[in-house]
Amino acid sequence: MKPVRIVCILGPTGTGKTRAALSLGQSVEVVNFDSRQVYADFPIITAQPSSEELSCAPHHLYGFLACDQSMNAARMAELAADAIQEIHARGNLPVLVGGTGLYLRVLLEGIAPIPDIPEAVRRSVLERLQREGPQALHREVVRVDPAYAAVIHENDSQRNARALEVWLGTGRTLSDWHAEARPAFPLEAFKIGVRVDLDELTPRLAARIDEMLDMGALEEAREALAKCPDPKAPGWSGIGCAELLAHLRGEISLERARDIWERNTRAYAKRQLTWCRKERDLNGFEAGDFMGMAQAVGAWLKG
RNA sequence: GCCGAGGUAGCUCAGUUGGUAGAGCAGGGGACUGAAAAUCCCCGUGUCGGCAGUUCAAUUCUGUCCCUCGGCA
Repeated sequence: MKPVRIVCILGPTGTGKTRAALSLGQSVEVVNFDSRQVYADFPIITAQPSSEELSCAPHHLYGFLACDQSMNAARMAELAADAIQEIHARGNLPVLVGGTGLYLRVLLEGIAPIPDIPEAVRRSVLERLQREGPQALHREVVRVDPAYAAVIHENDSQRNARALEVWLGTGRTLSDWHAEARPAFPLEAFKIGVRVDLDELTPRLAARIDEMLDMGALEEAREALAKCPDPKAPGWSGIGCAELLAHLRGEISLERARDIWERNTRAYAKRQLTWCRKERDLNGFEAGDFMGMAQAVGAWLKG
């Protein structure tokens, strides 16, 4: 099977990735690989494409998930793979846009076909985590899967819980499963990395938060709260959502919420930059160099 | 003006019964395979408000001055 060609645009939040995708040409269809822009209730706060941008080209996997539903890397990769095949069948160019490095990696390199873990197993592991702490789970992981235990820290509650629930739920270790990772179908990707200096990006991120508030971010959160009052729901854990929720519940002032939102956004952009530095085969472009990106993609498609 | 409470890391504050100090947050670096906008790891010298006194030794005790915040005038 001939590999399907796709373009991926990754980079930190607030660097014009959506606009870059649209500048690549008319036969482009945009596919989201951002873990937060999937939520239907937060189009403003998660910076989903504007209606103007949406009218420029077909967009996929934006704003389709309810606040109380969770997404994960494997599921997102599956959905993206389906979208890519449809777009390819139409003769258009799939352009993947997003900021969640893990989701892109899983799409391109595949993920192990681990079955769903029974709810009872999940719950009991989480209860143990709360009762005994991540270190207790880690000791167990050291016993059953020393190879994986060696690469995660004993304080890492999420990864220790995951390793243990997979072992208890499937009878196989996570290392064992990971060896089976493979992509859904052959892909050939041209990866565009948007380059920015964090110090230059910081004031732009702050300004963007003010824009979001002007566009009605607070009202958006208020409406979401009416639909989904559970503060622990997956959708509320996004940056901006969590801070506005705290304000709406009377825990902090709006000014304070804005401050924390700004800091968290910056810290997130920093983590994204760390991820991008490690990404292989990345073609770096300055933010806003749409012409350079379009030319490079054109040359790649011909070659 | 008087009476209290304070002035310690970029911020909020611990602390030292006298031996020059440490948390959280921020900041920097990193990890990352089914929660990833998540989760986690590493990195802490700062006239301990100024000056003087006591002392082998003061950020710590004493005096004084400056500043901030309350209350009373």
